[in-house]
Amino acid sequence: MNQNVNSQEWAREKIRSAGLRATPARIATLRVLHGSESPLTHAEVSDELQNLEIDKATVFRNLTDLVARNVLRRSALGDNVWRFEIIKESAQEHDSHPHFICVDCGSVSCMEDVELKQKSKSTSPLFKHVTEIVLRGHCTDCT
Amino acid sequence: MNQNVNSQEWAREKIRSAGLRATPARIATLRVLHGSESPLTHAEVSDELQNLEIDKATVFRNLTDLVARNVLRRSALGDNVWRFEIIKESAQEHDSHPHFICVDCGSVSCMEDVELKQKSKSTSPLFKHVTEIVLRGHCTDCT
DNA sequence: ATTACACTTACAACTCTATTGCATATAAAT
DNA sequence: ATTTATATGCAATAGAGTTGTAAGTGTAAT
Repeated sequence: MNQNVNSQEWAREKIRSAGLRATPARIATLRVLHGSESPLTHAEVSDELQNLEIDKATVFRNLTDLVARNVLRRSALGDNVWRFEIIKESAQEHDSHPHFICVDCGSVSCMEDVELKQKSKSTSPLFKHVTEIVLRGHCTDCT
Repeated sequence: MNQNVNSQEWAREKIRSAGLRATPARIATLRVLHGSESPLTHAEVSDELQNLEIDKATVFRNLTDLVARNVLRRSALGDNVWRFEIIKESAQEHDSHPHFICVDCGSVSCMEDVELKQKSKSTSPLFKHVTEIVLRGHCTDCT
């Protein structure tokens, strides 16, 4: 119970300090994402919120707004559906980590210990800033 | 002209040796993809084929069939739309290369000289086979 | 505590990607 | 030329995501 109150207040503060109004829909959305290990799709968030009868357009708009205010990160993990996760303020700016999605079971995991290297240093890079890295494949459970 | 005939015959042979019938729709589809530097979406392929009046469902089915027969590769590059490209037989099995997509202009490029490394070898991998790697970010033109 | 107003929401309509069922058409082996 | 498994066109459908608008609500100022 105390935990719930804390979660509620945490979400409220998070939203307000982002310059948005702490509505029930937004608080509930943040709490759902806060309780998840991996990024969730809009559909998954909506399912968790079904008893609150929040319109899907509202959920979409809230997720989008929270992304715009840097509360959430929106990732495209390769199955053509957006996924959302809370940006941890601890590792500021460098929190962005690669994601792995299993093409068999669809499970998503965050990979903290993988980095990218260019084979030949001579080649001029095609890109300036890489904002997202996604690996797809078969996870150990599905192999 | 001779070039066109060659392209036509090349496509025909490619399709037939994959165990499929060399229909006008399939030949045209392969030729479009053969003339492209980077992977194309279904919509982009369909646009190129508009004068042939080929149904979109047919294009989808043909792209899917050609993927199933290992003539094409289907990639999800992060903007929630499938992209298709011809699998070059030269670098068999190891042709699969990372893709980079610019989140600003949407341009897609193939990166041949990038590889992934795990920082800490101690960590047990979450995955067995990585089948696709995608980087998203801002390209040099859009920075 | 009330008020006022900008911000949010619900509802509906709509776009776009992708899939599927089925009757008709056709590639290609005979 | 005939045959038949394969492919196509058309229509209907499903799901993700967006947008317009009128009604509702959070919150800052009173």
